[in-house]
Amino acid sequence: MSRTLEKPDAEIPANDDGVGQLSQFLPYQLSVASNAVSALIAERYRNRFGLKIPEWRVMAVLGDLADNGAGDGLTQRALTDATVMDKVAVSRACKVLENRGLITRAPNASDGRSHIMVLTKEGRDIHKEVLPLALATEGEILAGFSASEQKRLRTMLEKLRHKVEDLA
Amino acid sequence: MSRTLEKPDAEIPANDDGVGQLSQFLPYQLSVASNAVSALIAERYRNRFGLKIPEWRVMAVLGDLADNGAGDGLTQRALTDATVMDKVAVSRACKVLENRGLITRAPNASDGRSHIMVLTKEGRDIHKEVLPLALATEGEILAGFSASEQKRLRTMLEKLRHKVEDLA
DNA sequence: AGCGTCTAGTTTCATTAGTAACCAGTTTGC
DNA sequence: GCAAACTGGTTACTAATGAAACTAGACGCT
Repeated sequence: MSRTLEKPDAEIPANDDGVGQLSQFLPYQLSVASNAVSALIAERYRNRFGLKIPEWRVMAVLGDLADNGAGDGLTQRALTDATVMDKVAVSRACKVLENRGLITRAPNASDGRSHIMVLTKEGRDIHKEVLPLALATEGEILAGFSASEQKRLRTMLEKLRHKVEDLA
Repeated sequence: MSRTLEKPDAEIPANDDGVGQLSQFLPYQLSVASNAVSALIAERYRNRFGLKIPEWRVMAVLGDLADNGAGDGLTQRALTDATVMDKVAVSRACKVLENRGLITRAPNASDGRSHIMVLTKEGRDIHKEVLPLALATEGEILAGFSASEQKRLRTMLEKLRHKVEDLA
């Protein structure tokens, strides 16, 4: 009954050495790496702040905006672009954040359909806490990589993404 | 409050489509790239073979095994390791594949609880068709990368994955 | 003005993924 | 030999994702 949270310490699977085709298949490698990273990060956000990734993304964009003094807030439409999530995900994330009092919806003078999402004081405070955690985690993850490798990795991922979007 | 400028906004990132530093956050970049690739590939498998990614992964592992004459088949347990999916996903994928006649379950002499999954003739035939499609797609995706860049990318993803697994 | 089209956002519904409970067979220790 | 603990696999339940229908406001056209 009281089985603890620790995973059954599975043996390292044989394919870890890159034996087999699948383990050298890029989409697979990408997916596995991405899932692992997402799981780690999702767990940390959830434990410490009760935030899920979509919510964190919205806050990250709005918080960054505030930090840069670059404006007041964004519509959900703008957030879907900035976060690469679909509008339903953004809608849900905003609803949660609003209920928690981390953002408010100000009326949009220039378009009656939409509202402007703005971080509240509390939202900005939380953001100030989450951001360092996020960056620290990123740092841990990238610990073994030199600055130039990191740069290369980011560049490659960007390139990949655009390439694929062209193909689709 | 239009602009509470505290910093010279010389370095507002103005990324491709996002505002701010989220787009330079590695977990985000990884997730976006991975999602894009998965979506493309999932669509192709589905259109041409009616296979979903979990099913394809199982077939890929079994097909590779057959190609290498490295044995007859694997238990679901072994497949969960080889595919990095959980056992429920493997169970479901195997059920579908069995219903489609692409694999059979042979009894496992050495353990009465499990069976050995083996590709049928038809399964091997399909595999022979899917594999080239998979590799071709991978090729398209990686078109802009030199061989050494590709290698580096793969190595980095592997390294990332292991790093994260250590942290978790 | 009025009508058709388009877009922002929400809600509803179908899939999918993941967790927890469970069954059957195996291993361990007494 | 047999009970307890464990493992492979399935089933049942629940949360997360995505597509499609829908509402309300905006835009364009005559």
